Amino acid sequence: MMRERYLSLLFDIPVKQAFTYRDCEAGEGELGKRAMADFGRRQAAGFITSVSGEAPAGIDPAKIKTIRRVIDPEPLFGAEDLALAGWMAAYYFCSTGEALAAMIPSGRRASGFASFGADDIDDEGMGGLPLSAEQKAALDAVCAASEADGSGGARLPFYLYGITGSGKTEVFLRTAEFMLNKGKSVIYLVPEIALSRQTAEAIGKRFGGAAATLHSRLSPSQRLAEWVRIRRGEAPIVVGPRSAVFAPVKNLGLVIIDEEHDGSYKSGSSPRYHGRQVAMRRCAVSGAALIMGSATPSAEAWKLMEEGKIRRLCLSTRLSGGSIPEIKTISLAQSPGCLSRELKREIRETANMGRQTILFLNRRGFAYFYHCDNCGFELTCKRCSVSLTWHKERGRAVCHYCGYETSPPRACPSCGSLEAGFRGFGTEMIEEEVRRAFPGLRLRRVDADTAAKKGGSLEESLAMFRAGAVDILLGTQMVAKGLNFPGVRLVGVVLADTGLHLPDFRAAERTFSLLVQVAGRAGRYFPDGKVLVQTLRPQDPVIVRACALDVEGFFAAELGQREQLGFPPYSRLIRFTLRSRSPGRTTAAAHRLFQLCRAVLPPDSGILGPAECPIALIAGNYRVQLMLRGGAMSGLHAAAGQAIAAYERGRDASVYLEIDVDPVSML
DNA sequence: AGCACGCCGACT
DNA sequence: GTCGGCGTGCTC
Repeated sequence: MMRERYLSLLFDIPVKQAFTYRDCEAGEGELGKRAMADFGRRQAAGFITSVSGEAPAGIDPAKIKTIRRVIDPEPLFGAEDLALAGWMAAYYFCSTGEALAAMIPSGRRASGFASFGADDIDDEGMGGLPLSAEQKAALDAVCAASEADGSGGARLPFYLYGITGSGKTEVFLRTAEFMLNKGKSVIYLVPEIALSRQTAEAIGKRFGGAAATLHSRLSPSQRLAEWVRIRRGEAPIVVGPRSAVFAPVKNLGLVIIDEEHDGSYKSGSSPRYHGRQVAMRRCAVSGAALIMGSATPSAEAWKLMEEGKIRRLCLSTRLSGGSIPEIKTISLAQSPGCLSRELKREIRETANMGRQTILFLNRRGFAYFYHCDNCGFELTCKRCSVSLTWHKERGRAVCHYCGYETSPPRACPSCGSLEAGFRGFGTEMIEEEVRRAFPGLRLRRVDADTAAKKGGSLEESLAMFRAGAVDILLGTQMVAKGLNFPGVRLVGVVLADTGLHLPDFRAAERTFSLLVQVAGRAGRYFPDGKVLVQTLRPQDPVIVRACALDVEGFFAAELGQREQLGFPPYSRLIRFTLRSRSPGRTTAAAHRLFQLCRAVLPPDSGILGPAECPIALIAGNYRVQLMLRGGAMSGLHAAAGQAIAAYERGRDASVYLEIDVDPVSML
């Protein structure tokens, strides 16, 4: 005679409660697996989080359905993972089911094996070379620290701060090796794009089958296969992007975060978790060590290093025969078009030498910003210091943080010159101009648009460029990050300023780090690398410091300003985005949420907005944002939780609310 | 999040 | 007179 058994299922929906199902055959072994169940009028996979002999009180037993089937032959998550999902749900204001869905691959059944073609030669994983003194010191510091306390107590994270090409990867790999030899597991996080090849391959080569690679080309079921392999303990080292931070390794000893500053560690959709934040949580819970690294740390990390809350390990010399390239700024102020004579000359010369050019276009979304050609004045908000965005149709200049707006000046407010106004470049315009100027050269454009065209277009362009079948590679961030092309002589930044004018307080930080990273693309193998940076403001301190690779100077100035304006890392933020088809309803909801927030906000905090989102209308949806800002996350978070609960109680269901804790991009 | 039910505008 | 818009509510 069969006993009735009841399963608690969590679904990937923004609903916090668990749903109870019957399954007469279920035992404890079903915990951590997924089950297919009738849910409403459809079928859905749910995560089994408890198995019991009693139906929970408070549900009409007649409503309880029986599950269709258990999907997985073995569990995908355990108590620790569930605890992490619970933490995520609380911290990022999502349901535990959504958190689990973000953590666990969605494949229906595990299949295939992850493999990497060895068609690329990697540069930084030069395993044979002896370590430099600095590399050795860094490695020793990390190893010593993890020998010192096996207690699992809180220990400080490490930061490998070193210029591009200084051999960070090798230190990471040796640290990983050390941990593996101690019988511990390692998670190695890399940014989304870089992952496609280099680091993953270096690790695959070094660690062979012991490494699991969760790269972006895997199908969901291949991902699931890797996941199961990791969970069984067959792959003690895991490489992957953001989501690899959830890898179910046994006995976690170390998490490595390569290119820590990279924005792709922050999830762009709900739950909007930050890989670094989750890594810190996992390390704190498990007692594992954490080591991050970059040539251009994030402002958050830099501040923590200055305060001694992260231990900084410096790598200051370039290995492998390359040298720091010559970096030159070119003023575009009185240049017609977007290619200066000097840049054109260098492109031609580079082509004549049979070498290649990368043209970098730091351009996203926003094309317009106010600039005075005479004195260099820029139009920014007095309270937020972000660029005001021009609303052409409305004839207003608007701050998207606090809502401040003004009419666009007729003449420069600073010097009165009439040579001022809203400026901007378009991507296509630049491509056109390059083609017109160099009809004989083979150009390939690589950006979000061209990459979206059937998978492989990006890889194809990069492969062609690497093979020398393309002379000029024109692109956005994609060409700036992590990629190394030995044939490149010239790197041209078409317009360094564009990123500076995004309505985002991190605009300077991102522009700076991008420029430094771009500069790092040239001269890695040859001493004749050249970087030309075109700009409307050759004196802008951000651009000057980027071209001088002056990270310390940049952060001294930038952190001073952040502190003064009360932005992170001197404060914490929670952003609410409301959207609906109706501007009136959206605005009304935003105001209601604003009032609710104001009623519960702790004294050391405030509210920015409500203000129209930088892109106010997306796909017919009108968007308004509201930001809570406070000195400490704890109080701010609690207040947000109260306000959200009150808001949900009487909400206008046609308005969607999205919550972003520690937002990184404000667009 | 889906998905269906349900109540108001332009069409065979 | 219906088809179909999307606002509203529920899912064990």
